[in-house]
Amino acid sequence: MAGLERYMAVLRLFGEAEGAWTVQAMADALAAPQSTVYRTVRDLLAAGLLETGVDASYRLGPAFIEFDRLTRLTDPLLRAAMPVLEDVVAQARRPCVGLLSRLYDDQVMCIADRASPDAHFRPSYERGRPMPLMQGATSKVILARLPARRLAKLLAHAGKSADDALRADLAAIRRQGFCVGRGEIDRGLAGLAAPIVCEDAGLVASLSLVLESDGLDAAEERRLVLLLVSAAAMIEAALRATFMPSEEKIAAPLMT
Amino acid sequence: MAGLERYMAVLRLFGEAEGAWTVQAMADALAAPQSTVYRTVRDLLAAGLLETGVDASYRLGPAFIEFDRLTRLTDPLLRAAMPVLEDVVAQARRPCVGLLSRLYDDQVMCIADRASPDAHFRPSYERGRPMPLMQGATSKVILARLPARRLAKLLAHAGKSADDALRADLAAIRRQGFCVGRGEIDRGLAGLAAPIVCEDAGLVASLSLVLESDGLDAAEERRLVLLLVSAAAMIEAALRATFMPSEEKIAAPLMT
DNA sequence: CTTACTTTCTCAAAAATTGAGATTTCAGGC
DNA sequence: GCCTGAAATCTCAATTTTTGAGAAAGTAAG
Repeated sequence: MAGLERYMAVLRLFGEAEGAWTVQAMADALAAPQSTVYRTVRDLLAAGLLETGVDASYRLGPAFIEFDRLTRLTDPLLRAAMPVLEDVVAQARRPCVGLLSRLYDDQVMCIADRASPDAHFRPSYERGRPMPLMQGATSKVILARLPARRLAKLLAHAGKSADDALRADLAAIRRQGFCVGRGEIDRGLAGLAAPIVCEDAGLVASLSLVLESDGLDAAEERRLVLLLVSAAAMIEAALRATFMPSEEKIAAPLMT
Repeated sequence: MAGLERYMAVLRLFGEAEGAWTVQAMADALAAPQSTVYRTVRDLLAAGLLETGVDASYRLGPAFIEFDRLTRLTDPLLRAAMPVLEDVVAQARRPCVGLLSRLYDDQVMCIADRASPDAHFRPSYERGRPMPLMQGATSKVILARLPARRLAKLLAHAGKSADDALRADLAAIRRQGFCVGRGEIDRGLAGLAAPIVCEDAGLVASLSLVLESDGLDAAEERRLVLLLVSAAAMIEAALRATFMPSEEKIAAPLMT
């Protein structure tokens, strides 16, 4: 094992249920000699990627918190979408959680969550949680807007092949412009999602609302989907404004 | 440069105002050859620590968001303190921002922030922001509870020496049990802070409230300080419960 | 002062990194 | 389809770092 891999192998041991590791446990888990693991841990400590915990254990360090903040402050999508996300949750006028998710290289990840004050539930999705590719409106609406080539690569990487049923499913979502799912991720919760695509920024994302299925009638669903679709369009517009020189942005509509 | 350092040097280039870097710019900034930087960037991409941006630029990647979430979910201090922090902000009954900060190896960092719904200001402090060691109630109250040896090491590392004025200042804060600062960090804002110390967990932290200085009279300040000190005690108790075997925790009071 | 444990150190063999430049890829323009 | 320039990867021998087993040193509790 070489370079970064050695370090990442240690960091990837940490999980929701494995917050603290001893050197001994790491060495066992990685089938690596103790002296090597000690050295690796020492370097990670110096970098702030690990910190020492109790009983000779180590925990994820402050550098992650620090870099996450930089991510929040500098991500163009987040900057464009945060205000809109807050508005959406307010305009929904019912208990809900708004989510912003996007496709990274080969995974969909939620990058922002905002609950209405009266929401007494929490969806599985939250900032920093990788999402299943094939389940939930949030992910599907993203896959539906992917260029065929990229979708194929993604599915290959995920071990799935692009069967016709899936293809038809995604084509329908794409035409429709939104996606609704019920109980696909969390029992009793429904997810409504609209895509956010920005060619210039090379990103495909989605804006979604999670609400309790009970009492969500067709009229209400319609209202909320329209809310999402228009909010997503506003985010796209804000992104285009970020990535385009100002002349084009203003002149183009006037010239046609 | 060797091992992790090479990778961290690249990552540390990213800042609040430098969200995207090209390989060329990195090579210039680090005075390193392009081919080496390309290799480094490729590894960081594969690890998810960087992602590709527009115009051949690179940005901090999804791994930081992911690991930050793990930090939130598994940090014992955060788990113990979050509910209390929310209560404190609610019980303050005036526009305020509650902060939880802690000392890492050689820096104080804010690890949680919670604004009351009516707070129309934002303090400089927020999750993931390293704080000045010597300024602000939040940091001072932490330094005041540090063992002499550790304080000396910390100051040496920060390039300061422990002069008598500082020593007396910190001793007073320690005796007092809390710290109040006005405008030390943000003009027009006051900070009230209480220390959180847990020997068993080897951590020194602080719980603080930031409010507008105007209209903060002595009586109100006293009320809020009491609120903070009591809340900090509750967090300490919750931490002790986490780090102590259950028998001791229950039996000890009965036996004395 | 032990004792048990955690962490760092030592050293020669083995493996990875380095950097300059050549090569390949890729996106856009023509 | 075919350029063109920039971006990214590859090549190779010299150099530097990593590796792992075990010794040694530091550390905390009894």
